[in-house]
Amino acid sequence: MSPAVTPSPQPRRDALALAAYHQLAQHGFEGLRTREVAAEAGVNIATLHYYFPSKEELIGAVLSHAMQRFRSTLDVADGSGNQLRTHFDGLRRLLRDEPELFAVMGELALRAARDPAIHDLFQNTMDMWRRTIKGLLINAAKDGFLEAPGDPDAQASLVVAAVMGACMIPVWQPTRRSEAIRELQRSLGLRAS
Amino acid sequence: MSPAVTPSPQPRRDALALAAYHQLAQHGFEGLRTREVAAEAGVNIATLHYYFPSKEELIGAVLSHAMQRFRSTLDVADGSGNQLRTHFDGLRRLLRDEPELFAVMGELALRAARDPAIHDLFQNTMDMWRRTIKGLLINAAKDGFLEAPGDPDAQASLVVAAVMGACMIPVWQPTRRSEAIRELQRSLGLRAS
DNA sequence: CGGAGTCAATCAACTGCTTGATGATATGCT
DNA sequence: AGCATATCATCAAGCAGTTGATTGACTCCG
Repeated sequence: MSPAVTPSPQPRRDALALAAYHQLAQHGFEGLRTREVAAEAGVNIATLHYYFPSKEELIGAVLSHAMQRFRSTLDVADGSGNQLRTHFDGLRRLLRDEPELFAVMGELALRAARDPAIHDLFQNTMDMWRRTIKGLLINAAKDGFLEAPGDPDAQASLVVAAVMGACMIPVWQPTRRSEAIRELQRSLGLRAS
Repeated sequence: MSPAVTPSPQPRRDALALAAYHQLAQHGFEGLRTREVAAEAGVNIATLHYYFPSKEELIGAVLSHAMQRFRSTLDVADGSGNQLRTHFDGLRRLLRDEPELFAVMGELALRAARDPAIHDLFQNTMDMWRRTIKGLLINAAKDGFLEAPGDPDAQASLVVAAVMGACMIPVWQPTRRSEAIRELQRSLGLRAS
């Protein structure tokens, strides 16, 4: 019998990527140090370079991890009920349980301006997300969950912009952040469940 | 006769701050080097430290410059007509003419998570902006520029979140960015002029 | 044996900042 | 005015600490 669904053939490698993920969330790219990553993973700096030949490759692993984390969490749309509301609830839960993810996404988003690889991957994820929301909006309209359906493309773009602005900027007072997202839902005419 | 309205008693100091501003927009905090700043300003590295004892103080000057730039541009609300629409037009112009400003604001916003001084200054600017928008919303409602006035506090929070998400994240396709802001105006029920 | 994994030690380049010197400009004294 | 002294502004050179990456050796295991 296989040991697990995801065998994770290289636990050390994963531990290093996860440590880098934490360090990036805590200190940003500005303060990301390979030594610190190695230390958090409890290994020598040379061991880090054994698994990741360069810092860039380590960052690549963090990028994959973050994007996959974001996608997987938002993909779970159970086919019944008010999916759009479920999606918003999922976002709220993610913001509450994994604030690190948004910190990392913010760092990656900014770095995308200087790193074509990050730019493309990030843009793809964003576009996938936007199209998901568009689909949810269309479904919600069809199922009568929206008071006054509008242009789903434009609405989806607004949702992405607002959620990013609300979740990736760490300067909000918590009250205002919730207020913004609640108002976003209200502006879509989204009924309560 | 005085030489000018703003004598700018230390042009060298200002040139250094401006160079740092450009460098920050281009390379982010991650790639901000005092030597590069000095080089762009055309002076020796020691001269930079003559005006700014530490890198932190240089960053402080950039912070002031950016915040003042943002505030001054958005403060000009001529008393007549649809002020809220004028405000949005001003934002669009700012995004077109000074994309650097939003890059710098993004960097500062992220760093605010680790720097209490930046956090407070940024939060103040954000809150001032939010209150400005709230006022414009109230005025617009009073003057009949809104189709269906809502809670100005919540709406202002949404506007701030959406504009930040649309302007500070450099991964948008230009089309989508415009679409998001247009939809934001539409969702407020803002009439054309 | 021989490869995989790990580490202590180290390297070369970089980075924020300092030092000491130099010319220019201002100020005070006679 | 003439001269000395002090302050300002600037630079070439360099220091100490950091940082990503490398090297060579050691251990474990099939």
